[in-house]
Amino acid sequence: MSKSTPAPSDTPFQKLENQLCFPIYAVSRMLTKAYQPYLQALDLTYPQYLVFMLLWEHTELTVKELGEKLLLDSGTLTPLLKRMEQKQWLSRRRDPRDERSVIISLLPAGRAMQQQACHIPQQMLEKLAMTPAKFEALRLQLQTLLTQLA
Amino acid sequence: MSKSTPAPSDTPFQKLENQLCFPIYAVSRMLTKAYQPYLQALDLTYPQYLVFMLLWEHTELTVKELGEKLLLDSGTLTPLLKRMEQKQWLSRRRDPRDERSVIISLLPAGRAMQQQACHIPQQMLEKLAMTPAKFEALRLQLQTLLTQLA
DNA sequence: ATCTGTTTAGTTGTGCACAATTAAACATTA
DNA sequence: TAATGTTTAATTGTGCACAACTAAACAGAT
Repeated sequence: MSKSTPAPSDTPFQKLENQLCFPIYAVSRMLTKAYQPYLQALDLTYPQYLVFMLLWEHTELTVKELGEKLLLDSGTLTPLLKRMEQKQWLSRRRDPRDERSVIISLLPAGRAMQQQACHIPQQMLEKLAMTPAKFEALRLQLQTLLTQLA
Repeated sequence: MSKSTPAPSDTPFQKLENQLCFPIYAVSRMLTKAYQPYLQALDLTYPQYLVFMLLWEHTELTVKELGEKLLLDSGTLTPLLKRMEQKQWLSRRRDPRDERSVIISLLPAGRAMQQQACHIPQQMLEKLAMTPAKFEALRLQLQTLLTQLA
């Protein structure tokens, strides 16, 4: 029939909008961009904000623990944490009981950041304009997918 | 009551797992990683694969059109497309009728890539192990969210 | 104590992602 | 057509993200 085209570009699978990956990839970047005005006012990047959220909750965490929670490795975290250390937001020191580990601790300037950032989740929620039910449904589906992938 | 702590870290909003953004950010990266074995075999990165999916469908697109479809700007696309040009997958030339635009065209090696990549969506689908219904539901929710954000 | 294997961060190199700026080409209007 | 404004890519600089590798510290076994 046709001149041997085993992969027509209009196969549903092959179209960008029919895939799951592209919407997630795009939404992820757009969401990060939506945080920008709030984070920029605090001189923060989104991954740095994630580190702060964990430190506000736990005060002290090793690089390994941060990596497990954020699904990031030391290749990403080490330079990121060094930048945050330079701004006096946190300290990095070896664990005396296990010199392999590096303990990340919140410093006063980092703790103070919590008050300035505490309204961000609310503001983002408003920006999304989603019903709590839809929000929770989507969150659970992503959680499931993440478990499947991680 | 308490000594003025307006932002307790255990406020539901402030916890990582109660946010929408982190799961999306994490799923996005894990999904890209799940593509890795298939893409690496073709010497492709995920954003390059996205460019290919569009070119397989349209053969020719300007940088502006690619940017609109992928939600990426020239700061990202120009170097990415230059790398793809070096591998002879596509060509970059100014539009003679409007010298501002750059037309990206598929070259033979780029077209040949389609046959090698055409099984990737299927394989990814199997990896996700989702029912078609859940897949479609999640896709639609993300599409809605993307419209809200973009 | 020594050897072996594992764990933990750090380092190096590549490739996005994006804000901000630049410059050329085009469009519009005076 | 000259002046002004807009559009389009490219450039520059910063910060992730990750694969691959290195090196030090620890654990467990002889």
